[in-house]
Amino acid sequence: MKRRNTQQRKVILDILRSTDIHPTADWIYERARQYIPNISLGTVYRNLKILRDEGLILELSDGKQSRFDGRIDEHFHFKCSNCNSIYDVDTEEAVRINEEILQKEGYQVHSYDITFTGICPKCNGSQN
Amino acid sequence: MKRRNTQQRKVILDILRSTDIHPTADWIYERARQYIPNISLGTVYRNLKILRDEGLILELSDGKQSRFDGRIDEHFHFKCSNCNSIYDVDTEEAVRINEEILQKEGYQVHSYDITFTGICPKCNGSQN
DNA sequence: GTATATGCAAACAATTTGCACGCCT
DNA sequence: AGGCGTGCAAATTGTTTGCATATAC
Repeated sequence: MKRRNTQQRKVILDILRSTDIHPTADWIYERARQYIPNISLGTVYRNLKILRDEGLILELSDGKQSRFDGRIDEHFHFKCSNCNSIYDVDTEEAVRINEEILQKEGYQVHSYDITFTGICPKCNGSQN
Repeated sequence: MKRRNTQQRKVILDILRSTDIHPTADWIYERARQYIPNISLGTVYRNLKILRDEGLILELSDGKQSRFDGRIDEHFHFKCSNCNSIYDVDTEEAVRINEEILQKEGYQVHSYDITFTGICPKCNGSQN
């Protein structure tokens, strides 16, 4: 299928690349309306799906909602169970994956997702 | 809150502990009906939430659905993008986590979830 | 010009919830 | 006896989809 380059898709991708809060579709929709006032939520969903299928963004499932990530280089996530924020974790030394072991058992690994859960520095400090 | 020991909750936990397919709420509901024919889906959902909050089971989010896991010892998951099955991965040598590095940055880690995605041995062999 | 993408609203699917009654403790 | 848990059905929420029109190419 030949894909068109629509203003809507460009705006959505720009928004995702300019934040690190891993927003929901709805958050992206509200922000996109500032640039294209009559954009529809359906269009946001359709484009997020397209961008994800093209490998330009990541879709994270957070309970029953999806969140989206404009960063596609290797990194991990930390989810605070107090404030529900999702942080990017860049300390690659914290994780060491040996895919070969899985491959020897017949698994063909394409990607992996690592999410830590706990209390973030902000909530940890302020005790709430 | 004082918790009662209901037949419904016991059946649900037994079902989850006797399978490794990481079932959905609906699958658990259908199976539970074999033991308690008039159990309701709402009750299944309510008890899964309770069991998860008590730390007796794990909730995995699989797209927009949730799946549940009766195993709570440390292990990882492999999701086949062909058949959508979720496998348990027990090779602890495949993953090495250094929580200390995160702790030094102020993160208080309670748990982590690691999910590999790719093609499972079954689908890999049969090419479909 | 033509086919893909859009806006809108209705449809869907998974999950949650209000309520009156039931049953553990 | 008292209150948490249940069954039932309706309500909610996040997401998807059909259709007529608009727009990128």
